Amino acid sequence: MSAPSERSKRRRSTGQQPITLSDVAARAKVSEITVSRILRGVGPIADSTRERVMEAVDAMGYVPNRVAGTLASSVSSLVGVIIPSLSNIVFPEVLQGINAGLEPSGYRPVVGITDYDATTEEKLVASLLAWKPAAMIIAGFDHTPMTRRRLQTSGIRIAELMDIDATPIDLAVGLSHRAAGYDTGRHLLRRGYRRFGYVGHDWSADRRAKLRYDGLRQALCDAGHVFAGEAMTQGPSSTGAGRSMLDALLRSSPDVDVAVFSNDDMAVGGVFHCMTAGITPKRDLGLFGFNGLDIGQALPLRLSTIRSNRFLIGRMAVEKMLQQSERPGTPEIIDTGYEIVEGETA
Amino acid sequence: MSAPSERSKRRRSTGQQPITLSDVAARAKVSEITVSRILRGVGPIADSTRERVMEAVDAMGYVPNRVAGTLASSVSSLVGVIIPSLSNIVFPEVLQGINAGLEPSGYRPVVGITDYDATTEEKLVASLLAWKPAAMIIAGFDHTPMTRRRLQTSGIRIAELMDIDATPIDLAVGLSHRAAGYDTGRHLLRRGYRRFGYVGHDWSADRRAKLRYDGLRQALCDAGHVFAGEAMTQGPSSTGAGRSMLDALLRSSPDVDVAVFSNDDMAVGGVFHCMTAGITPKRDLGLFGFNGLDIGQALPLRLSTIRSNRFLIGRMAVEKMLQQSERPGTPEIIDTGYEIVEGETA
DNA sequence: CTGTTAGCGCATTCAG
DNA sequence: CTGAATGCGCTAACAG
Repeated sequence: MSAPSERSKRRRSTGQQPITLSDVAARAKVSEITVSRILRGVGPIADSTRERVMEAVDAMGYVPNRVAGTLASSVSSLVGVIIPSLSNIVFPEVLQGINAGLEPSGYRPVVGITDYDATTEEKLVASLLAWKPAAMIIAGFDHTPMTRRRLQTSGIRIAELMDIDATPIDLAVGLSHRAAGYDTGRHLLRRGYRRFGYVGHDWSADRRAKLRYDGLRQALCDAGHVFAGEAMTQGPSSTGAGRSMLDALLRSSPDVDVAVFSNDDMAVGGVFHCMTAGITPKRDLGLFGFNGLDIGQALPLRLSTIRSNRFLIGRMAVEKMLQQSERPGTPEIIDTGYEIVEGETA
Repeated sequence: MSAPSERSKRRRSTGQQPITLSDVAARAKVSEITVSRILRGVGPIADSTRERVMEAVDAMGYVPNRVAGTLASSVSSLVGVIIPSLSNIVFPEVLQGINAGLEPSGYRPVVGITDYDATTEEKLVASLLAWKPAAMIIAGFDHTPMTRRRLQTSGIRIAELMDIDATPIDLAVGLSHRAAGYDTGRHLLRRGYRRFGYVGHDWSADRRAKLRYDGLRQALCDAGHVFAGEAMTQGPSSTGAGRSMLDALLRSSPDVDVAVFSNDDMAVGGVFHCMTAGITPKRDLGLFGFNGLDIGQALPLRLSTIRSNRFLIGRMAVEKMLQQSERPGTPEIIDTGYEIVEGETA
């Protein structure tokens, strides 16, 4: 056994500490930088020394300290991810896409949840930027001026997800919710529906639902129609709210022939209401959602809806940023599109 | 404007760089360590200098570099989190609990997804430990020997979640799935069911489902019964699989009076099958799940199931570890329990 | 192909 | 109450 390096000796005196580059280098009788190079796979290395070093690494169970590495090289393999919630299945799905995109390159997501609160988001942005991430991914465009400034001046790549109905700081990946709403209207008009009811949830925290509503109303307007009725719940979207709000809608406006829901969660609730109220979807009342969630397609009657590609949104954002670590001159927008899912409820 | 420090001058020569402690100190005409102390809220500080420094901090928009801070103090505010999947809503819920527990203390989760693969888990553990997290949270007990060794020797606190049917490295938080299965059996026997069918999914990746099955079988056995039929899908659990597998079960064993599902996803599928097949739950056939998911309780008929407290599991694990940063002498186990949800399907 | 030198930005001593 | 010196563990830059 070779003598430990000066550094190692110092540390060893105070009990068992994690192995460092220095320890490995001492054991393999090379310099620290050589071990570092071998582990990072850079520069020309003699096979014999590589073998010797790898042996030492394995024997000692050395795990490089990325904190030190990041500080020294100012190249981080963390990516900040900020989403409003984990309750809404949509965001875990985006996170899956992000994870899938990051995985192969060894980047790790550091996650923050805003609870749909811009002030929380502001703090999170600062807190995550403090880790000097390689990039930042954030859902939505509703930032405080301070948040926007910090993201702007951080210099790293910034992806704003879900939405492309606004100008991003750097990169936007998502779909046009306004267009999706408009196409919902066109589609349902084509199918012969005329008396539209809307079942929604609180917009203040969900700008995208509002955009879809606006698009839908525009489509109706362009065809010379208006909403025949609306029912909005106060809180966030949920299956339970969908049930009760469809009930409320049908009481106040019994003559609607189609109910458009703010999303699939709400729409699934609507389907459940029909089941208990003896209403046959499509024949008696059209039901239309948004998102294309699995649960909607697993219903006894497949939900008619629009598929937003959440996984793809996450993965695309990551791939785009990994592929070019510098911000382009002008903000870029990637449209991941959407598809109408015919289903059996409209 | 005061003269920049030596360090700042050096950096400034190569274009716009992020603000450092040095810059703030120079502007406030104090030493770096004073700024550091003020920002961390340690030591006695004169009000006048604090004001002066905070002014500089705000004016320059200084954000401390946690990478450097962590290296210098070897006190990290990252927590590694390893879960098998994000598709199964159960894990985002655990993650919510983890996040809720971490939030107030400013710790941030760094997330890894194993896809139920022990080798992936092994790599993730090494990769996350490289960030010198303050603690590590990992779902389940099925680790490779190497993974276990790394977690063991890392010295940081380790929480193994979901399950308490095994001895943890340090801390286990969850429920006894075996007991939950057993109680499911007792409960249904008490309600008069005798001819039990089981509808399950692939166990190889879900040891806990197997444990519940074993517990259930034990309860039947203790009462002198056996399963009247079983139907297992090859892949993971899903609503779709629940539908088709209940169908399969009823074809092969038409005389079962209750179907126990491996979890709520499967059970909801079972309820959907009943709806299309003209079977009235409870009257014609009992249906019982596991997890107590929202979707089950939002069905036209509330699903009979067992509530596992996923959010609580995540939060408890975090709180326990934050409260004591040293590992206790002997592994500790926290039972977050479960409750039978009577529901309307059994 | 390998080593030396000099930091990365901050926090921990230890002095005043 | 404040500061100077030193090093956390690693890597960039420049020798040889």
